[in-house]
Amino acid sequence: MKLQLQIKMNEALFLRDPENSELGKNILKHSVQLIHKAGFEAFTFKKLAEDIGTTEAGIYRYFENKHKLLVYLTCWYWGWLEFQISFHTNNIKDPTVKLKRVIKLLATAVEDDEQTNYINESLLHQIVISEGSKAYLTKQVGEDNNQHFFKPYKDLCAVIGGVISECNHKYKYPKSLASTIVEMAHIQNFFMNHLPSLTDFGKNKEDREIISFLNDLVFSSLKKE
Amino acid sequence: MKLQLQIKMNEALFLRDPENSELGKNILKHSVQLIHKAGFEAFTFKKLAEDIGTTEAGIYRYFENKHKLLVYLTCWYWGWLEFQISFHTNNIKDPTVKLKRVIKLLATAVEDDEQTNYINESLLHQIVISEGSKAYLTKQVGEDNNQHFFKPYKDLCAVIGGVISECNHKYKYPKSLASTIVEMAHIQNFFMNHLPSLTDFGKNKEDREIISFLNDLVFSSLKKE
DNA sequence: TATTAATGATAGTAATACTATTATTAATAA
DNA sequence: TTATTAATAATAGTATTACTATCATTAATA
Repeated sequence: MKLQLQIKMNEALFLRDPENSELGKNILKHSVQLIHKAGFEAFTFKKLAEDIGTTEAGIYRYFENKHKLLVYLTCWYWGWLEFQISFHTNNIKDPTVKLKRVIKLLATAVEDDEQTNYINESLLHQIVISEGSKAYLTKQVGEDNNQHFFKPYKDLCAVIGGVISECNHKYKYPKSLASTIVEMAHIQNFFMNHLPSLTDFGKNKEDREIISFLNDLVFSSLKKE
Repeated sequence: MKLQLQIKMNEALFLRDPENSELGKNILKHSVQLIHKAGFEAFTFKKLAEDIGTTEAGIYRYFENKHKLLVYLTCWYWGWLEFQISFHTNNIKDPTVKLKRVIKLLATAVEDDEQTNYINESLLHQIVISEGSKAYLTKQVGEDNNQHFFKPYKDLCAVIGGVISECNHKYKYPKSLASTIVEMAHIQNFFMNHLPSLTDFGKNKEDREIISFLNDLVFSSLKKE
């Protein structure tokens, strides 16, 4: 039996559900490839259409504009990651062990998950590192937030914040620490690869070192005296 | 006597030095206002030219494109901030006191500094929060970095990393902790104002709380056992 | 067989991101 | 003083981007 993981997406993000048609799945698949290759600024619906072998208008029937497509992809990623986390931390009682596992999942390069053949999770992970924050660093952040575009990200942070509180009920900043871990797992990765002097990992460029840093950061804060 | 603070800028960032002419200073002044108002995506040289009362071609004589202008402004900001830090921590011996002061300067809303009349530091600070990371989150990071476009940012982080090491010589991640503080001072501010559920500061929206969080984070990590 | 839904093909528009040319003005040097 | 240069203004033009609209074709379904 082949399980197919379906992530329920916010319907305001698309005009036509891309997961319900071949063209839609192709849009997702090729947009991940093209954004990864060209970067979000140089990415256009025209190039995407050429890649797929359809027309620009064809893409516009699915997504209003490239911003919504980016938000869609990041949402998909955060939803997928929350599932990964709940799956891999299932049955772990000790919140400390759990939190360590979460940090590892956040900061480790993702392998392509064969379960969803139309999205390459490894490429998407790299896109979220380089382009993910552009989904909310806009003037429309308020409106987008009103439409719940960032719910998957918030949900993930809320879960992590919960584990943090379990580790230390008296810790005062569980939510901020959660978003700090998530953001820093990505930013330190980006810096390590592109601006290494901003990190202590420039020599080896190992995810493992980012994990150590984050563990140190988090568990120093949560240590009870 | 009126002191004029001049920040030495990387000459590869501009075609003609904007600080050497009225038009150039107007470009800086109005671009800060316009980017703040419209956001970087909607900001164009045409609108900027209209704002100033010059032509598009006039702007292009100073800056190759809006990306370089953004990099210019962020560099200016980091240079200015490094000066603020060196000024306000001058003569402080105790590295712990120094680091606290640095965190405060990073996370506190900036007042417009009358010394430079053509750049509104308060607006620029907000631009750096919302748009600053777009200066390096691009496909051209590598080339831009080769041209030393991020030197002011790196210099600032190096200074902070130095203070961190002074606090605890055995701490293993001074550079990453430094970039974490700088990034988080901004990101937590953005989240507090636009996606408050990602922080613990949503109720009061006070810079003071971000400072407390960062102090807790940093000094837990640097505590020697 | 008729109807509808999705796609393909083509065209068109307004705005963006530039480049080029020529005229005008202001500053400076011969 | 005039001649020269440098900066700016005015105008035009191009390729690309970010869309919208229309109509024909095909596939699925009633």
